Amino acid sequence: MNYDKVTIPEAIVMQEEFRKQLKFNIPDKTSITSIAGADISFNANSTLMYAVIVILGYPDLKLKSYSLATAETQFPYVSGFLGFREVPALLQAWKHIENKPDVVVLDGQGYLHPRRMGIASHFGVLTNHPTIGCAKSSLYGFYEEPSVLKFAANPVYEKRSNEHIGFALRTKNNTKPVYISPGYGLTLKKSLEIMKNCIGKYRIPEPTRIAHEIVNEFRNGKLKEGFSQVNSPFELF
DNA sequence: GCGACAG
DNA sequence: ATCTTGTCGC
Repeated sequence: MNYDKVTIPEAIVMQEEFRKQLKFNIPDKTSITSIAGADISFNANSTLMYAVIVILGYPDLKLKSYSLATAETQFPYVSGFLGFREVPALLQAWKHIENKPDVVVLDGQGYLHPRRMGIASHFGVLTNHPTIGCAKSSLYGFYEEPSVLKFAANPVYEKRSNEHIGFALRTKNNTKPVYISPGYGLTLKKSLEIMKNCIGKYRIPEPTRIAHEIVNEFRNGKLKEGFSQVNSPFELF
């Protein structure tokens, strides 16, 4: 499955249709014990996308397993339509995971999007699974700069409606903030709370940071396609 | 018309 | 996103 023959006008119609399927709470999921990070990598000028979904324990953030897959895409990168380019490959990695993680963190926006359909929401609607968008740069909305201290956060609003659509979160002292918003199945508040628990020593939260690290090893031929369990010799029992 | 513009 | 060295600041 891919969106190769979809035009931008058609993609807009699809996003508006997906938007009607958004949900913001999964009543049966109270406690989170696992969280995933999803990411894409590719060689410049290539249509082959390398996808990874890493699964970490929560809130210990230790790598437990990961799924690797590839997929071809002709859909170009167009700001506002990232899901049409990257979601197909991620779904390939997703289907090889038997025990789905409680939440999936995507590298990009979620609800914090002009049509409320960033890649995290797109992936969430298609999988009917809780997701969070965590972007490294701003795409939409306005906000007041959070204090320079780690954990400082301010809401991001849509200019014309003043709707609260996400958060700018400082994940490390004196570094640029990251942009958090629910993708699917979670509230704005819960999404921020979860992401604050995913912050390690770096600006990029652990799920995305580790996913990026692993998908690049995959692209460089150091890791093989498929699902892998991470063996922790010091945690065997 | 002009500037902005996830990865 | 990817390529790619040094360099400024906490």
